[in-house]
Amino acid sequence: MQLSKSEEELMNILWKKKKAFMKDLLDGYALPKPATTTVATLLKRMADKGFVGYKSYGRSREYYPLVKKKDYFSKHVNGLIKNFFNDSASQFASFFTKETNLSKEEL
Amino acid sequence: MQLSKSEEELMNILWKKKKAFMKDLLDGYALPKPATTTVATLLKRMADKGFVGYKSYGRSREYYPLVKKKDYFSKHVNGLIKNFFNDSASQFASFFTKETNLSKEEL
DNA sequence: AATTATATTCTACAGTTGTAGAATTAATAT
DNA sequence: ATATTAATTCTACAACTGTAGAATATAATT
Repeated sequence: MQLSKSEEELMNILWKKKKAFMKDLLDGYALPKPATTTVATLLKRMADKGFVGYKSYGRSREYYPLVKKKDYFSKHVNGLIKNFFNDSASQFASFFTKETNLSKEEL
Repeated sequence: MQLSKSEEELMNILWKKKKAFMKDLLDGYALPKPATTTVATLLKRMADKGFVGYKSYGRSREYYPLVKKKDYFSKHVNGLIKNFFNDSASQFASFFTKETNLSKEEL
């Protein structure tokens, strides 16, 4: 099962920090920060989906990603390519270079 | 508001056909095809979201996209880049060339 | 005209998502 | 010890999704 938008957002914070307590995750959010309980709910769902794990320290937990950003992202892009470009990566690439302000040289 | 996964799938069929009646859209699906009512529901939701329009011919309709695939997709990729690569397109590009089996020459 | 194939609208329902209050518990500061 | 801060669990609820049956209406066919 996939992560939802807001779960992805949180995942990103976690990827940046590598591992983090609730507090650290909240720090990672821009204002206005979500309620602690909101983040807790997301974390629980993400753990259920197998995307995050944690080590308990007494009453609180240190969370960490169970999937690498690279892997998660690859699947993502592949889905995108499959969906929009008949599964042709080069078709996607040509679209991409055309559409972004990024020239081939910059690669 | 964004399209959901299955709405995107249908949108893709519509983009390919440029314009289509219900029948044509169903044809566009691989087996097992969804129920007609399912597609009808999706179309209604997509119309509500402003992604498809239609011309009525008597009792049935010819549907057509209200957004260009290019535009829709750009927003998509930009969101992706923003979310995963600190808004850096080149970071994304380097990742992309590394991760796909696509060399720079192929661009 | 009667039958059949199609499309549309309405209704439905379970699962997912975004968001967070209430209650509880543990850690920390005074 | 007591009050405060922080984290977790439970509960909740509305919106969005995936999926489609029932009812209905129209068009095409026999």
